[in-house]
Amino acid sequence: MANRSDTKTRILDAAEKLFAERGFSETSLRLITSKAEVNLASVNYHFGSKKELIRAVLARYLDVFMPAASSEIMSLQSSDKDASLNDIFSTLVKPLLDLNQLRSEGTRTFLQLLGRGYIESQGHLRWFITTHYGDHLSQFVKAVADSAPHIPPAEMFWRLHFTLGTVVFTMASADALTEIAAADFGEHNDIEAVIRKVIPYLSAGVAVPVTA
Amino acid sequence: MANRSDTKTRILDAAEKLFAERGFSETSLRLITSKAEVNLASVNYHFGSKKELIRAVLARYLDVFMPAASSEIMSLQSSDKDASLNDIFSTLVKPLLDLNQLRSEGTRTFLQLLGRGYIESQGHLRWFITTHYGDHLSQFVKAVADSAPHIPPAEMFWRLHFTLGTVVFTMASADALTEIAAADFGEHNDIEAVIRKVIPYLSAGVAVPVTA
DNA sequence: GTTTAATTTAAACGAGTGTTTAAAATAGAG
DNA sequence: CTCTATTTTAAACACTCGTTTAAATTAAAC
Repeated sequence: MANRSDTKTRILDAAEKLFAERGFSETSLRLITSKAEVNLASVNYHFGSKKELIRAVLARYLDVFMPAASSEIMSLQSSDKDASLNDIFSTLVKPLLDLNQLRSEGTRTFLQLLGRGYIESQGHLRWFITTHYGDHLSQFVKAVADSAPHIPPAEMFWRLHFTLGTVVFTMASADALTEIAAADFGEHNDIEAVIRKVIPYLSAGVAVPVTA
Repeated sequence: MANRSDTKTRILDAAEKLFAERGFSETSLRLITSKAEVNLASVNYHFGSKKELIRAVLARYLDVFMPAASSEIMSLQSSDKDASLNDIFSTLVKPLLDLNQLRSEGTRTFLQLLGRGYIESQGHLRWFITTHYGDHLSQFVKAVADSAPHIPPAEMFWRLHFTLGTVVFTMASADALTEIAAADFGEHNDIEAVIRKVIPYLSAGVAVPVTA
């Protein structure tokens, strides 16, 4: 087959879909390259290793999402000095949904990849994310902490991870859940509706007073 | 080496520890049998396959935990007709901590296994749990719904899955999180501390009024 | 058109996986 | 003890995995 400068893109597109669906270690390079219709060795040629491919898949989303989220939070903070937790979380909705314009099912794919990364990786992904996007993360953490000043930092650490778990798990099983909700309750939710359902849940949990 | 009728137990003990720490597919039978100091083939002899070993590991906990949890919930409902959500969730603490008497680190191991099971499995574990322990599960769901009557069923469906996500994700990464918490905040949490931290978070999220 | 660099390709490598086999060892019953 | 059933064992099987190699092909430079 002829030289295709889009080989890298074809690999990334196939990989992110499979990684999100099945997890990183459950997805073989052979499956990725067959879906992408490229040669097996081209992964190592273009990315060096599977680990670096995983990082590249995540970086393609994070490089778009993180600056967008930062910008939204900064503009919220400059317009409203006392934004509520609900407001903070809601600022992430637009950057998240904009990922659907980047690629089909971009929002769900991104959130699933994030979850897989946190659960599966033995550290290399966590290291990659915190060293490359640590400033954006701490900006967000600070915004949340400032709008819930009654929660001590250590408690906030746990609650933000509870929140991450809620979001990640919900998005990973969003397909099945929306299907069941439609069948059992006649509700027809898209991904935005699910996000808007989860925000009050998260805000309430993060802000609930610490019991002595 | 002589016939040891405890070969099955040695395999289960080694397997549950490794499964909880590293996940199911990341744990090879060779690693399990070397830790258990038994022959590789004895896993297939006693359990048939790796899948059935995974189910056996989980069943050993669920057979103890599920009836105990049911019993606690029933006694709470008979003593307090208007139990709060916090009460319902707190009911599970004793059955969970009692697993530490069953085996060392039993509580942590069980919750991590549950989390791994829900995240990793492609369905066979979910099927196993719901068909074998479905009655206990729906009893728990009903107790939660009764103590938050202002939440419509469809909304409760979503919030219980948010809750499941929180618990599952937190427990799957509990080791990493407690490590980070110790390094960053000097907090030294055991699994009971994490459980007691998450309950108020869950109760607040499940019960928060639905916004129009 | 010739030469050089970049890319694609088929094939193989070495290590690791769950599972099966058949013989050896042990345990229990008569 | 003898015989049978259970259990353990070492070895091999039939894969799959990520990675590497070297040749073939295509693209770019001059």
